[in-house]
Amino acid sequence: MDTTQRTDQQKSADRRRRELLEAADRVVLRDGPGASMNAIAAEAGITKPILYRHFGDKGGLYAALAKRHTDALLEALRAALDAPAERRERVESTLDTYLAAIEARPQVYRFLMHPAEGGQPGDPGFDIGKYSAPVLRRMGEELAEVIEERVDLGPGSQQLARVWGHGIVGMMHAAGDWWLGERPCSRAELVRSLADLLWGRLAAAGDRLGGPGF
Amino acid sequence: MDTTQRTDQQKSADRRRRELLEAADRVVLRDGPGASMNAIAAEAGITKPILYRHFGDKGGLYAALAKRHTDALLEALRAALDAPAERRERVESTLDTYLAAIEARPQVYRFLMHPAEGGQPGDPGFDIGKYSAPVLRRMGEELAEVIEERVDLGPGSQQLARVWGHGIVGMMHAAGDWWLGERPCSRAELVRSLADLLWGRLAAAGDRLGGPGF
DNA sequence: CACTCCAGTTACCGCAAGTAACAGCTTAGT
DNA sequence: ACTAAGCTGTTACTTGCGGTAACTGGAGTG
Repeated sequence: MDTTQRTDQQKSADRRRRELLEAADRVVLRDGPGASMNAIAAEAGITKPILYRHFGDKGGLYAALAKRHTDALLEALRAALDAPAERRERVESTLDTYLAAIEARPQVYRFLMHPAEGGQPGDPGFDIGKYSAPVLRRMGEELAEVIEERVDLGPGSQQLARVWGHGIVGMMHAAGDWWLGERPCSRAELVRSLADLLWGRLAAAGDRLGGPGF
Repeated sequence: MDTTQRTDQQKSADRRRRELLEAADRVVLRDGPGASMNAIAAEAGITKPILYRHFGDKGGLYAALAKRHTDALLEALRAALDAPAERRERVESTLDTYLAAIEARPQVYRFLMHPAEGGQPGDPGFDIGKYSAPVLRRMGEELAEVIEERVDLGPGSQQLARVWGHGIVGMMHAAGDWWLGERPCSRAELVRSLADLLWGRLAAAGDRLGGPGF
């Protein structure tokens, strides 16, 4: 009997939730993850308890915020990963998609991966790591699935694929993080260098004069 | 004239500082990184302001704490990296050293890399990421130096070495983190899988039935 | 004895997370 | 039309932590 009513309410609540998330997004991207609940509420034009009614606690809000962004990123990565092309091309395209994403919106990236870095010194910050770690884990698992599904690795392939999935994601993440901070080269060069690494150039390279190399 | 006196005082202060760090270590390893300054002071048998006199603020304390552990780890890694052996053996030995370290003291590892994960839900936590990121950066830079120094990479070798340094460290870190959480295989297997990845097995493997692989 | 350091303490401030209790508006039921 | 829910929203509070100011007691020095 009250289904339509409840649906209306739910719709309204969902809209409100989205508005709140957008406001939170603005504040967090401006003030860094140290943004207070008060500030976020003010930006949204309301007060704290409403935020708590919608998201439970600060962790809930940040989780919802993180989910918005990570879902978008994962979608883009899946597309690059599923494109019809040679393996090397795909690897490069996936790397490039990730790097392009973090390059395009470094604020979002820093929010997701590097918690309190925009705040005042002494800012206690808030552990966003709890929400970024799952992102990397999900990326690792998804990549593992793709590898296991498409690459012939012989016996023990599933375990090997998972190790590689997480390892490659970690490589991409760390290199991207460093690159974003120092910008020592173009994106294309970085992509190429990483792909070369995955393609065994480290093993193939010769030693430098004297003694065995790394 | 007061050099000896100042030396005495300094020695005493240093000893005290070490005692405080050890107490802090105990508390942090027991209560997680959410440990309060009060708790740490209590464990050390003194009160807050003394901690602040020695370390400035909580960040200073945590930085000092992190430095203790990371210096030890970097020392061990350098040893593995500089050992006289074939390249593959060295890579495996370095990976194994890192993994053995995080396996032996997961509490320390979690403190360094995964801030608030041992605290109560709702614990605001404290951003230790500020101290763990530099660790990974340092590891990346040192590895880059070793690579650039010993491997012949042709033109652009310096940049390539840096990319690889950070990338490899990230791979090791992410894979180790995942492995430590799920323990899906033995340490030796993990080392072997990662080394295989670096040795280009991904590029060498054939496609699975139908379509180009990842 | 007076003077100065210095470790240490208590008692406080400011601020942010989270909550309780209250106020108004819309809607439904009779 | 009147009341009873059930929203959304508010103010005002509690709790707990980081950080600091100001005081206290003892050890060495002229």
